[in-house]
Amino acid sequence: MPHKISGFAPHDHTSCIHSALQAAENACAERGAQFTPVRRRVLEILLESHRALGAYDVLARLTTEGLGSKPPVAYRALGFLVEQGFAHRIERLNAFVACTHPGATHDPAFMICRACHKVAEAETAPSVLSDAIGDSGFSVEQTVIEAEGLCPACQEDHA
Amino acid sequence: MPHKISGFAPHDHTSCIHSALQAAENACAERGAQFTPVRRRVLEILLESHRALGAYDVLARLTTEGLGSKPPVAYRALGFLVEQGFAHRIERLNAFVACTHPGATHDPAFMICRACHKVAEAETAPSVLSDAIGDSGFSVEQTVIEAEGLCPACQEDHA
DNA sequence: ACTGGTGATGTTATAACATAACAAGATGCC
DNA sequence: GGCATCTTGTTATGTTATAACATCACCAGT
Repeated sequence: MPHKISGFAPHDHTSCIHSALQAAENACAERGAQFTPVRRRVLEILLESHRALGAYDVLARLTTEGLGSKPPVAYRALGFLVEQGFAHRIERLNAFVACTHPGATHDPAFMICRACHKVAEAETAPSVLSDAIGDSGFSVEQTVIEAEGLCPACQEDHA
Repeated sequence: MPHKISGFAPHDHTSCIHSALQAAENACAERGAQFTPVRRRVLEILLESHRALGAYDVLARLTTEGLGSKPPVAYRALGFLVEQGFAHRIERLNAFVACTHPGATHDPAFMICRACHKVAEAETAPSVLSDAIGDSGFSVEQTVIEAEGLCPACQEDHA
């Protein structure tokens, strides 16, 4: 079955933002987690583009808006969003991106465009790694799968 | 076809080190690259254990041996080893590990034990990601595939 | 209202990771 | 020698991340 991939393709971004916020709000309500102003705002900031932002980029935004000015404020909000599955950390970039598959099972793979720096998220089959891991006996708990390259639009620009 | 995985399994570590150094030396000779004392020593340090070491861990070792004391010394040597394929960077850990498949085609996957911190390397099929990437049109240039979990030995210790 | 628990935020300070920029030495080639 | 190239040494700084502790807001129990 094909996998849904968002991020590179054109889309109604306003509704993309809105539905992600809504999903986060609902999930917090269900789980008894607090979707506080800082957390909400950080998610909004990540959602503005399909790009990964560093914690200090986020912090700079918060600071101009009077929502916090010290690193832990940003790291705590980002940590919360990642815990709840509303955002993901991109290890390769030491940065964070909003989740585009809220609610979906989470074992995502990321495509990072080295030209425009957009990041798209794809679902992975549960066992993408099983071929590689093979019979080693290693028990996988978390995976990081990140591909760097060129998105379709940037491939055309190169040509 | 099965994939060769080293790192967790018991093995003759002395010869493991020796052959890796030899392979690096040969490769450098072929390519006209210089296998200088610092570079050689850094590779030896990485080879001592199948664990990932931070650049500053490596630097600390170099310093006690009088081979250099400033961060760029370590980063340059590590950068060289990674370029040449003698070592890999583990993004998840911001750390470096010696390559255990010298000479093999390189698109490795890593298994990181969260208990003993050993890191094992597996070859991946060229298209491990193609299922996930699908028809998105993204052209992959480099991949990061890292799994965190428990190695066989640490699973037993838990039980 | 008081108390105490819990979770969130504010703040200080520092740890950990990484590189830009320039100086100096080594090597090899003409 | 003179020059190009590669490596190493060094200073300084930039970037990413967290420990530790203070404070605040909220709510439940008494």
